[in-house]
Amino acid sequence: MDTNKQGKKPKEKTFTEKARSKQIIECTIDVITEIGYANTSIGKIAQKANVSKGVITYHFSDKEELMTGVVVDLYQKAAFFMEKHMQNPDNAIDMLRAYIVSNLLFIKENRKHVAAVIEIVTNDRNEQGELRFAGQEEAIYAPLEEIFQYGQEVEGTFRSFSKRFMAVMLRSAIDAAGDQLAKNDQFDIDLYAEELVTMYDRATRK
Amino acid sequence: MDTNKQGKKPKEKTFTEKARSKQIIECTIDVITEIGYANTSIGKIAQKANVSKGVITYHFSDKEELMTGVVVDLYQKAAFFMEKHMQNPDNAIDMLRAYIVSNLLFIKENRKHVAAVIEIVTNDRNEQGELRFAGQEEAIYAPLEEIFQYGQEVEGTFRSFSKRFMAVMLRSAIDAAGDQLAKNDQFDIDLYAEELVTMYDRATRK
Amino acid sequence: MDTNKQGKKPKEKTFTEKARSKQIIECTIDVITEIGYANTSIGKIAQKANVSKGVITYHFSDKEELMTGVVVDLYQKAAFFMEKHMQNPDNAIDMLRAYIVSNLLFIKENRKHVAAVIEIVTNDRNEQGELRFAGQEEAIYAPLEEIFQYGQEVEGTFRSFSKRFMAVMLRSAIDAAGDQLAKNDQFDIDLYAEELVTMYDRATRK
Amino acid sequence: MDTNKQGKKPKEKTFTEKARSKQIIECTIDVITEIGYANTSIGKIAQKANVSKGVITYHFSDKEELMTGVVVDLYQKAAFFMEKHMQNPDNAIDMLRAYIVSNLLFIKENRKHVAAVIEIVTNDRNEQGELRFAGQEEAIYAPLEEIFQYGQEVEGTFRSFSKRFMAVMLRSAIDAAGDQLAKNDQFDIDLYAEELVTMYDRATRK
DNA sequence: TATGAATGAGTTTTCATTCAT
DNA sequence: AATGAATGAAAACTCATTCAT
Repeated sequence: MDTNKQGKKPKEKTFTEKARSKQIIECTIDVITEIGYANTSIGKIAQKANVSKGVITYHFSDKEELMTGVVVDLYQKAAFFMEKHMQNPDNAIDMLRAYIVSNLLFIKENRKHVAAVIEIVTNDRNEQGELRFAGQEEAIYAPLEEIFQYGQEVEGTFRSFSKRFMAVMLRSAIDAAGDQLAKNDQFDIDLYAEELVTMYDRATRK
Repeated sequence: MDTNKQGKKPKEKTFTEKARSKQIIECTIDVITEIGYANTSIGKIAQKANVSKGVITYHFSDKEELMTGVVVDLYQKAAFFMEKHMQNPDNAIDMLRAYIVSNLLFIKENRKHVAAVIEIVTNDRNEQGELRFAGQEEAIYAPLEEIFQYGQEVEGTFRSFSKRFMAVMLRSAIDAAGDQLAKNDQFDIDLYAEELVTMYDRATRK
Repeated sequence: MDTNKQGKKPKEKTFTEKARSKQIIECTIDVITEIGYANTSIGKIAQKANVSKGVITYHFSDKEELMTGVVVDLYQKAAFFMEKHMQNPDNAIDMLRAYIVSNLLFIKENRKHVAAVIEIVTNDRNEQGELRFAGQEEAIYAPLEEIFQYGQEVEGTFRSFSKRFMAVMLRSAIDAAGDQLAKNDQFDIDLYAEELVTMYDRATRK
Repeated sequence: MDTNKQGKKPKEKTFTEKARSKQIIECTIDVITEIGYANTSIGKIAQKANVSKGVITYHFSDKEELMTGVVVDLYQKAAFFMEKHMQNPDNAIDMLRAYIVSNLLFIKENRKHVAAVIEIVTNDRNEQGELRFAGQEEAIYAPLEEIFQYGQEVEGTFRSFSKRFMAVMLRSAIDAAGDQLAKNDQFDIDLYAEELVTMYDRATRK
């Protein structure tokens, strides 16, 4: 049997159930982006979805499970996106460009969902007060560090710098685009991508 | 006088009151950094401070006022810090370095307070669901944009790039240091500062 | 749907919900008449009804809405009563008698509810401190003034006097019966009605 | 030693104390008439008086004592008023007129204080929920009943009617003037007095 | 599969009162 | 005589969760 955590077995969902779940997730995203994680309640989500509160706890046994649902849903979108935009550049410089461009494109296409997930990931905590989605750093920074490693040690096209720090900086610049987009719909993320590519090219190249 | 809720002018605080206020603000910072903004309640702060809930509302008529207190307190620390570390480099490259280094030093010295303020600023909303501390962007990006402007148009030592985008990227990299520090006390922010300086030197120089 | 607080349109109530609402209203009346409006709290009402506080806010989103419920309920009883006791005397003197007698009968039959509504109407205020049910004067005095007008100007059976003042006096005498009844269950309201009829006959007749 | 109730000895007040007390009572009257008894708190009174809450509890050991103060103060004003307007008509008809006219004049001259006292008297309750100023009925109705008695049984100028009922009606009509005045400053209480005199003349005369 | 109903814990806030100075 | 400080109880309201239907 597949359980995920603490004995909480995810219900095997039927087709209709999946549709409902998707709808609830959409409404959750709307509510979170509109009023923020701290003000989001199951009642307000139910209201937005025009269903009773019970429906939500029927489909997601927990508030926790619902929030996880929103996050996982974005992961799945990301996986799908990656598959579609798959390309394997043969050099570190192009890898880095591809990484930046595809990340910003994904954010652009999923801005609301991304914003909601950021709210959840930075706010949702367990009873001990620990961030429920903490400890994903390695998974986030690893791909970047690999590119840097390749450029520095295999190809020799990158200068010497701290791979982790560079990854932190780049990641923060990418995430900043999401913030800017959330605040200002006119933010020109394509132009931002171009500048970011140029900048990191200069910053990393030997 | 007993209250200050008429037109919201901040009450003239006595000496003892200031001490208590400070203490409450300290505890608020502790609680927020420990369990996050969304889980922070006046009750928990009172508990941490070992006083009754009433004490808090006696000194801060509102939760809103308390949160504002935490934010304003950091602003004051920042102003004081700036005065102390004041230096006026005569060229853009050194200005940029000074900006980065002093900012990271301030974050290093006030890591908890900074973390708490970020929690507040990104979460505290009014009844309409709008972020209460939104719309400070201009004030944040202006000093950086001025440095870039000087380097590009007066000195000619900086290449051509979008001043706003560059400011957004740099600011996000600086703030990322706070996040990293919050998660991991071992994070070597001095080294990070060095890398950041090098990187932005390369990224901006003609 | 889960709430009704958007624009304050009263929610469509189901059968069971109506029953609960009625029960809560009954208890509210009891509590108000027992300890007065100023001491009445949702907690005490819940206690009297032997339900949890939450039940009350589930059925009435607001204390305001609950109080309005109590008032509206009496209006409805009054409308029903009027329909049942409908009679259209063809002369002013009999109209006046009918008005007095039926009003006192209604008060007699609904003494507690009437007492509670008086408490609410004279005490329930909005955030600005204004009586929430103020400004109904015209609706209250109009029917009486019409009778006086008819007797004075159409029939000529009434002497000349200020219609408004006479209406104020008579209305106050009628409401006084409710007060007396609230204080003293032995108060003989039927006899009071007779005296009132006699008195106003003498006071108004040419 | 003179105690008033439940062992609560009224402090012997010095001259300055009396002045402060008066001032606090004035402010209490203002607050009550502005926002109603149920919303009146010591804090709000202190605010209005521009003193700290402590001052109030220093001069009045209790909220109860403060409210009593407001009521007693009006009684004293009334006693003083009566002394000044003393007249002893020798017949029931003139006594009744004098009663009505002087009562309405007193209300006119002390409208705010009267309104506040009505709020207190109809709302202030003890811990058992009983009106603290209840049971004054006899004192209120007695003088009127005496006049009626005199007119009916000594002089024979009044017809036969229930003395108590007539007193209730008249008293309610007089108090109604206070209500009207509270709601509408333009209310012509002198004219009202005239009508009331005429009316009760007709209603009572043989 | 959905919902209405109910619960009880927890939130912010207000308040009368007490007390040291 | 006055005040600032503190307290703790009680208020209204919100909410995640449970459950019978």
